[in-house]
Amino acid sequence: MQDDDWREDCAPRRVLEIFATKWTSMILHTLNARHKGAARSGALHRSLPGVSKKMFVQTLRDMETGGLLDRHIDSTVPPAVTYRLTPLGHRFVGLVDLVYDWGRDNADALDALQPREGARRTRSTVLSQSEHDA
Amino acid sequence: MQDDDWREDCAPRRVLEIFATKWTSMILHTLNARHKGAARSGALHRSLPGVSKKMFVQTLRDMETGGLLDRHIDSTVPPAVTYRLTPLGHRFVGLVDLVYDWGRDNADALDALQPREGARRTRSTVLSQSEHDA
DNA sequence: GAACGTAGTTACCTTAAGGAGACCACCATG
DNA sequence: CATGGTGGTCTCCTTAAGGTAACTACGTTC
Repeated sequence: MQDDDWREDCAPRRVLEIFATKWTSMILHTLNARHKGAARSGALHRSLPGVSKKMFVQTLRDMETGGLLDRHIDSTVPPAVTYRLTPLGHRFVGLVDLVYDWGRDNADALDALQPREGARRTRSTVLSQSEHDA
Repeated sequence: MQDDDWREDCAPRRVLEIFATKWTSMILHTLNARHKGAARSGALHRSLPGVSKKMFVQTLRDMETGGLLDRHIDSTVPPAVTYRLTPLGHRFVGLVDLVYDWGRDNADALDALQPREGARRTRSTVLSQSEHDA
């Protein structure tokens, strides 16, 4: 392996972009695993606990722009919007499943991993953590 | 698949934490692939183009806390510090290699992926275009 | 004694990611 | 007419991630 393999824009580094946005991989996975590749907006949203409306829509837009999803509007009376995976989206589902399956098979490793110092203050611990040296 | 599989702290979601910090996976991979699992601070740093000193050290600290790395200080004349993968670290190298190998094998999919609207001016984009026409 | 290399620490700053919550337009139902 | 469901948009806000650059301290070499 050469230095060149690790210049800024090599393929390995770019893979990380899929995981850089919090919900992208989960949308890919859920759309594929629970909705057979296509789902209406509301149904998809409800199957992703924790995502805010804003981030949900924003992530879908980014994924559509990226070519991972198609957005179909049945412009009927209450406009029904359906999202479906593109072929490119399906490619990336393969990657996501790889990673998620690893997580399932290695849950013990994930349990063994201690959280980072800075990552445990979930806004509730922030308030009680204000007393270091004065 | 049930809703319960997607509650906040399921294994699949936690895997993402490894990729949440920009340099963690690269350090794991590089340490394993280019340094046989152990390297001195400076050598490791030099094999990771783009990382700032601060983030390099900070990420190493977090990884040490997480149990992915050991830090050995040969307190000799100029203190030589060596980082080596722990068994847990080796586990995660497996995951990282999985992802990076996918990236290598699917570079065309990565090329086909259009960047997000908001992600136009990331560092890699800036660098790869820093010598634009102007 | 100035510069260099090792291995950091610290302060300061910018940006982007993410979340909260209000609002819009449409229609149906009670 | 108020409520609820669809599928959004908008603005405001907080936090964390990451980067820059300066500084430490030690020892060697020019």
